[in-house]
Amino acid sequence: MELDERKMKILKAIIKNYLETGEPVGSRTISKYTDLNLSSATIRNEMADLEELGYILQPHTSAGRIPSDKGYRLYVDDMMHEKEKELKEKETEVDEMKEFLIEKVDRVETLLQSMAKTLATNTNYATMITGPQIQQHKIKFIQLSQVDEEKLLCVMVLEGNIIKNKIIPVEDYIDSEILLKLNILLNSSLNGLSIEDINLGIISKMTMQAGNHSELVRNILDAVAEAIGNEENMPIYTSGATNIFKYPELSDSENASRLISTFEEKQLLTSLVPVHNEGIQVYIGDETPVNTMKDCSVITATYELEDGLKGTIGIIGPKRMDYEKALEAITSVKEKLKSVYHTPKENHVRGEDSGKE
Amino acid sequence: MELDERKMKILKAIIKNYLETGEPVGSRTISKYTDLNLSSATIRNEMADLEELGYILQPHTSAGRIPSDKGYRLYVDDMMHEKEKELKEKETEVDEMKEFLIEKVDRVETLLQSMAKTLATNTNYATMITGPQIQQHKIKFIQLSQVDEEKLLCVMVLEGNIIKNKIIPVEDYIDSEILLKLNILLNSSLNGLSIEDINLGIISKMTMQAGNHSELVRNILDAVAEAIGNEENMPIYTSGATNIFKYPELSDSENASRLISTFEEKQLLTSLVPVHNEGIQVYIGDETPVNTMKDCSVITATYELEDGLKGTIGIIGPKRMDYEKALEAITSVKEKLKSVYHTPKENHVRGEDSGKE
DNA sequence: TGTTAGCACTCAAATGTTTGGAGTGCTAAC
DNA sequence: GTTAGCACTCCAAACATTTGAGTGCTAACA
Repeated sequence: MELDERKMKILKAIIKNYLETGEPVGSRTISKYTDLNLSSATIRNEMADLEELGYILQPHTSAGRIPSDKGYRLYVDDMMHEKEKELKEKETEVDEMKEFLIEKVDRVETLLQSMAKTLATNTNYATMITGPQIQQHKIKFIQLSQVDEEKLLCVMVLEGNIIKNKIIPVEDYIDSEILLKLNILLNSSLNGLSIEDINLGIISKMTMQAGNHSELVRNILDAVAEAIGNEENMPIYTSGATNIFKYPELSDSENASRLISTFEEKQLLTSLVPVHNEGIQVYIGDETPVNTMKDCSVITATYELEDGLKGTIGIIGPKRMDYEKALEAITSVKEKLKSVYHTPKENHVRGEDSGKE
Repeated sequence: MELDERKMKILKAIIKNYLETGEPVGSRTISKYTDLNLSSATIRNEMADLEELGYILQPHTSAGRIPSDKGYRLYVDDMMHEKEKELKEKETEVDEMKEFLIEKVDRVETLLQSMAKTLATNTNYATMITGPQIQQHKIKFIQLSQVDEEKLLCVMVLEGNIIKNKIIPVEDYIDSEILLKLNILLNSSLNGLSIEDINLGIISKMTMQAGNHSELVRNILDAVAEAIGNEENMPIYTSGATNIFKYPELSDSENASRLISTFEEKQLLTSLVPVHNEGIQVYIGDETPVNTMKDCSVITATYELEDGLKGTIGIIGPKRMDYEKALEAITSVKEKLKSVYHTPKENHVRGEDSGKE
C-alpha cells in the first residue's frame, strides 16, 4: 500500500521532529508543527494507520510515536531522491563545511586522519576513513638495499606515494653489483604493475633472469605480495568515537563499550567497505554490516582520488542522526579528496631549489 | 606521626578489602577479616584515628570507610618495599602471564601493539606502550633514490630496524652518478650517529663536500631531523581502553568519555613518559601527569630493549586497582621486551636460503 | 464521509513517604 | 586499653501518590 500525500507529510513531520528532539512525538505536536491545519484527533487517526503499516511505533501505550527502521528508510530514500534532483538543478552544491586544514600534510595517511577528525568534529558523529585500497595500486618504484650482513631492505613506492617496506633476511652480504642488477631487474619488470598484473609469466621470466639468485627473487616477490596485497593491513583512520556519548540511547555502558571497542579494533570496521565500490550507502539499524552497530545508522561513501584509487568514508551515529547534514558532510569530504590529493603539499622542506642548478 | 603496627594492619586490611569489593568497609568487617581479635568498637576507635590522620575517609556519615589517596600511597609504597625485598631473596620471579604471541611480528611496532593488547587482556586495565624514543636512535643506513621527475625518496633505517621515510621534492632528475655520490656521502657521514651527534661541524663538512648540491644536502638533513627527531611523532600503542567500563566509578558517561578521548588522541598520553627515564612509577589520583585521569591510578615503567633503546609502558586503571598484579604484569612486559626484541622474527619469508650460494 | 470535540483511560516519570540496615560515635563498665 | 550497648545518622530500596502527556473511542458536526 502506498502512502497518500497526507500520511507522507505526517510521517515526515514525525521523523523530523524526532530527529530534533529525540523524544517520542505526539499528535498535538504534529497538529501544530505542520501546516496541515488538522486537529490532533485527525492526526491520531492517521498515526494509528501509520503504526499499523509499520512506519512508526510506540515505545509504550500513552507515549508519542517514534520512527521505526522502516520509517527511517522511507524518509532517507525520499531525501536521497530530492538530493539527486537538486544536484541536477544546481551546478555544484555549496560547500559550507569550514575549510580543512591541509597544512603539515606530507603523506596520504596524515591527510586522511585529519579528514576523519574534521568530519567527526563537524558532524558530531564517529567517523572512519580507510586508506586507499592498494590492491589496485601500481608499483611505481622498488629499491633494494643492504642494511647489514643479515638484512636486505626492500622499499616499495606505490602510486599515490604510499610507501611500504619490508625487511628480507639474507645470509651474507650481496655483492653491490648484483644488488644493482637485481634493482634494475625488479624495476624494469614490475614498475607500473599492480598486484593482479604480476602473473606467473612475469614471475617465471624474472626468476629466469635472476639466474642463481632466483630464490632470492622469489622471496622478494613474496614480500612484495605481502606488503601490498594484504587486505587485512588496510589502514583505517577513525575519529570522534567518543561522540556517541552525546546520544543517550547509545551511551549506556553496554552499548558504549561495544561500540568503542569496535573503533579500537579498527579491523572490525573493514566490513563497512562496500563490495560494489560505488556511491553512497545508508544503513539503518539492523541493516548495518557491523553487528555491534545494530542501534546505529551508518553512512558510507566511496571516495576516489585523482588517480583513481578508491577508499571508503564512514559516518556512524544514532539512528536519529541528521541524515541530511551527514550526507552533505560526507559528500563534501568525498569532493575534497577528489581534488586535494592531486597535489599533496610536501611542505617539510621549504627551500625553493632542489638540487639542480 | 608514624602509624603503630596495629593501625597499619587495620589500614591495610581496609584497603585490601576495598580493592576486592569496591564497597566502603565497616568496622565489623575488619573485626572479623583480620586476625587481630579486636571488637568492632575498638576498630572503630582506630578508624576514627586513621580518618583524622587522612588515610581513610567516609563517603558520608554512617557509611564505611574507603582509602584516601594518601592511604593508597602508603599501601603502595609499603608493597613496593616488600617487592624489592622479595626480589632480592628470590633469584628471578616466576612469570605467570600466559605466553605472548610473538608470531607474525616483523616490526617493533607490531610487537609493541600486541604487547599492549596482551597486557590489557591480562590485567583488565587500559594500557599503552610508546615506541622506543628515537632521539636516542642511531642511523644505521640511509638510502636516497629518485622516484620520479619531481621526487626524491629518502629512506632511513634506524637502530632497531625502525624505518622512516620522507619524500623530498626536487625540480628535475638528478644524474644517477650524483645520486650515488650523495648516497655515499650521506652514509659515510651519518651512519652510527644519533640526532644529537649531528652537529654543526658535521653539517658544514657535508655541505662542503656536496659542492654545488649543498642546498639539497641541507634539505635532506632537514628531512632527516624531522623524520627522526620529532618527539611529537612518537608512536603510542594503546589497548583495552574499554576496560574502564568494568569499573563503575569510571564508567559514567562523563568520565568514560573523557578517558576514552584521551586514548583516542594518543598524543595526550605523552606526558606519561617520565622525564627521568628510570624505574617503575605509581601515580595515584591527583598525582597523575594527565589531567583526565584524576580519578585513576597510573603505573608506568620504562622498558629498555636489548640495544639500549628506551620506551614507556603504562597501565591505567581505577584507584582501587590490583596494584600487586598490575606491577607484576608490567614488570613481566618489561622483562619480555628486554630479551625478545633482540631477535625479532622475520617470518614473512620462509625460505631457508637468502640469495647466497 | 471526513473531521473534530470531548472524555475516559493508560502509563512513565517525577515526587514523596516509609522502612531497614549498615555503620557510626559515645558512654559506661570491665 | 578494651568492649558491650545504645542512640543516632543516613543511604538505598521499596512502595505509594501525583502529574501530565498522550492515546483510542464515540458521538456530533459540516
